[in-house]
Amino acid sequence: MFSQSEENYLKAIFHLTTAEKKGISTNAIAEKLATKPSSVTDMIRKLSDKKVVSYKKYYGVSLTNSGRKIAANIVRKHRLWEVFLVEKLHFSWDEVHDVAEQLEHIQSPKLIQQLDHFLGFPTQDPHGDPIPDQDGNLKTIEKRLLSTLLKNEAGVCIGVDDSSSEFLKFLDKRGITLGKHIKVLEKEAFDDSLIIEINQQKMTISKKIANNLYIQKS
Amino acid sequence: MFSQSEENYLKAIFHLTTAEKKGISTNAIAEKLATKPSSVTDMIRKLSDKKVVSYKKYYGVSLTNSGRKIAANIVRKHRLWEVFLVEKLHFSWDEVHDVAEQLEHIQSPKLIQQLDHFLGFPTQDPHGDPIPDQDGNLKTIEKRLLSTLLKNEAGVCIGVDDSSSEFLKFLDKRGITLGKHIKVLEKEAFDDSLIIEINQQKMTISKKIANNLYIQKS
DNA sequence: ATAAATATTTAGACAAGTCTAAAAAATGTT
DNA sequence: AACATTTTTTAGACTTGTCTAAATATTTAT
Repeated sequence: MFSQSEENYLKAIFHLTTAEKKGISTNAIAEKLATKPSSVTDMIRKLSDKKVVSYKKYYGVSLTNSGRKIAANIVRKHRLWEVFLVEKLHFSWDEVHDVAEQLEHIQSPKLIQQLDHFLGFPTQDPHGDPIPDQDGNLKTIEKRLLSTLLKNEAGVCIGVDDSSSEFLKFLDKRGITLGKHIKVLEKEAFDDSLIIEINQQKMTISKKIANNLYIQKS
Repeated sequence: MFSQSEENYLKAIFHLTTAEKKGISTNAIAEKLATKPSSVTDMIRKLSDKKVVSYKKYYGVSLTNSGRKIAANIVRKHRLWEVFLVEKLHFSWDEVHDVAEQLEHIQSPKLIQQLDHFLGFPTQDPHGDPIPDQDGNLKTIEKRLLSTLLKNEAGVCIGVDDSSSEFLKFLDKRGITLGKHIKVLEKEAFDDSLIIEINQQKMTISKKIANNLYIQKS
């Protein structure tokens, strides 16, 4: 059994892990969790003793197989709860994160199994992120940042990179939500802004926004 | 804001408080929470500093108004989650307690408000216990222990006193659930057992069982 | 009313998780 | 290669919530 704190560390390492990087740095984890590097060192040593991360001094951390499974399960719970909050309790997608952050630590395999069933076995959370299955497997969807599309290419909005409340509220205000069809009408070389068509109307999108929206090309 | 541990103490005192008794003893709280009396003393002092309990050395504890409100809200959350687990996720009434014990600590007023709405503003949990309203008010229902009914009196099963998993499973096995109509056919003076009619059939019920079942007389 | 039993509190210790400040190792720069 | 900078670790301290053992207060029984 893992404490909430241990679970948070595992989840942070999981999220910081990408195909390329081999070891996650102490500093990166500290920043993600808003703690100090020295605290990270302590916790990492503990998790290493429990065989859920592998760790060599000064070399960074990575999850072991069992650690990855545990972390994926926490992410699974987080995302299922987000779906519940949005679909059943009518939260908006920018309100769910903090509550899901608490709910993900509830320990009850049956609860998650039944919740999954109750929600109709969803495969994505309200931000378009994939929900790991019971064995911790994540199926990644073919997705590209809006900023990588060329002129006249189009697709469907399937996710966000930054899921901060501010960004999500901004998107809501503009009428940009998951599932919306988007076409790139113009790319402005000067400031990398885009003119897109969405909801049958033209809209100008800054570079920053385009860098945070995922599109599934059609 | 109160820690989970603080919340558990407040809830324990709330449950131990009855109309008669004025102060709850250190030992009673320790037993309820499966801790040691010395730990209780420490925590009580802390809660007293926070003005949620009033406390005089060697005299026992009682909740202040604000403490009572906080405790009632925790009970409210606990019972709403129990309803959710049974009605939406098909848990049986003996499985909900441990999970609700965790869920009751989730902090989000909106979550509880929406959950309440989603469940249709229930007034009782799956064991027949009343759900406090948002202001912490409990409306008590006119209820009597089955063991206090006389021969030929009848009513509806509306709750249990002991909600341990064993007892609830026992009741399930006998087909005794909330809402069932029960009539006392015979009272055995010898061992205080009862012969009742339920589900159109006769059944013998021991004193112990009759002391743990609440009936609303009809 | 005094002794025995019980209940409560105090004192001191410990584990988990965090922090600050300082030391050590690795990396970058000239 | 030598120095400066950054990253990471160590050492020691603090908080929360718990415990054991001992001291003190209260209650019960004779």
